[in-house]
Amino acid sequence: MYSQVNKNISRYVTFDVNELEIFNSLLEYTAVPKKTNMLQEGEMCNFEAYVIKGCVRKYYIDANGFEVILQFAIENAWISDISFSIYEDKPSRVYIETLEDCEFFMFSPETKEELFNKAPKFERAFRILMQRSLAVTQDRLFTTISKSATEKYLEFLEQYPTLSQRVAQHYIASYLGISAEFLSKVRTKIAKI
Amino acid sequence: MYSQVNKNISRYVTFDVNELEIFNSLLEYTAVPKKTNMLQEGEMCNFEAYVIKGCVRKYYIDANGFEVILQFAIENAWISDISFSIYEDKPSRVYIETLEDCEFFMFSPETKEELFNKAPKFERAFRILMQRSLAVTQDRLFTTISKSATEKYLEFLEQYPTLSQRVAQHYIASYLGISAEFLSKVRTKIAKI
DNA sequence: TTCATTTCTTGTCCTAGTTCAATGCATGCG
DNA sequence: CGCATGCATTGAACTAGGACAAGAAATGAA
Repeated sequence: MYSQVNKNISRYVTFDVNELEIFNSLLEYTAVPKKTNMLQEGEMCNFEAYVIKGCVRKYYIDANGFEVILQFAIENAWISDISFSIYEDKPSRVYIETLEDCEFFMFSPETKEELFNKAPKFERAFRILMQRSLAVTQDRLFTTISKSATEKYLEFLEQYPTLSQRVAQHYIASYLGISAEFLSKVRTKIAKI
Repeated sequence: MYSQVNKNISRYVTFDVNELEIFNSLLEYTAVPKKTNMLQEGEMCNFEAYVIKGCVRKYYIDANGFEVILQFAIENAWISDISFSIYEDKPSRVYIETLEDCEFFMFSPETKEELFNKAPKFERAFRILMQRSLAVTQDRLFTTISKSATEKYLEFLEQYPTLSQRVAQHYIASYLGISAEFLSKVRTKIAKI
């Protein structure tokens, strides 16, 4: 049950058995049904979740009520809005919603602190995870600005081959920053080639 | 000389005098003239720099040779491309260039490790800095996708009031993800109101 | 001061992507 | 089973912003 999450957290930092036991003892297993809102705008995000099973989306809603999807998280990914919430004491501007029935390992801010106190090396592992998220987001910003809709869609298919079968197309459009109708047109054009 | 950087690093974590002395002893002061390339695509980024004075830009170059600016860093900001470079051993895809004569406090990957070994609490401070960068980048991605050129420019002026006087307009356009010509048109339209 | 280079502006034409609306297709639910 | 709701597709009209070109203004180096 813990082998995947242990592998994930050990990717850039090596932990001994004792440290991993502490880590596992603090993880809280939680099952959440499909279509559940786990975080809403204005709330504080009080979890950091590792996806054991299922699929989640994280999104903003803009001034005209349009959703902009920031992240999909599937098996073995982390999802949260730690960005401002915990340290700035500002409420979150994002929504987090399950798209499928999900299972998570969760940390609350308190248990994460406890982890860092009991095994300070985890501080480093989470710092590196954070760096990688930043790199991914920067790359996405670049792609969003510099590429055409077709290029973005093809790149998405390459990067997340399974996701296009799992989530509705209009969610993918929202992730790519284009309208659902236009994505459909892009797809028919690609299919013709 | 160290008071600003000490204030910056202490924003979310409190350090004692001894820890700050270690920190300061490892910082390497460096002056870099205007228009100097500090990092190029394909290189490893071997520094993490705190800007004492001056202005720097970090950018990608896309397939058609167009620059996309990811970040401006001015006084009291950090600039680097730690994203992949150090842990993934992948060369960087970004460029970093000084726009003005600059003064920095620099860390190499090695001295940063030394800092973490001698005073592990800095691991936490850098993790939180990283979280904040991620939050800023996510917000920017949202703005880039969901707002019009005019809205983006007005928001930029609010967020970075001094920067619009310091850097060339076509750099701001590149940061906002619009063409330099169109930014000029946006500006004359705004001025007329 | 002069010349050169870079930056900014303005106009015209053009296109990628949007918006709106209609239709067909699935899917889930009583 | 039939119905309702959400999802994808397609078309037509529209628009925000891009590309190109030419000139004006600013900056800077000799």
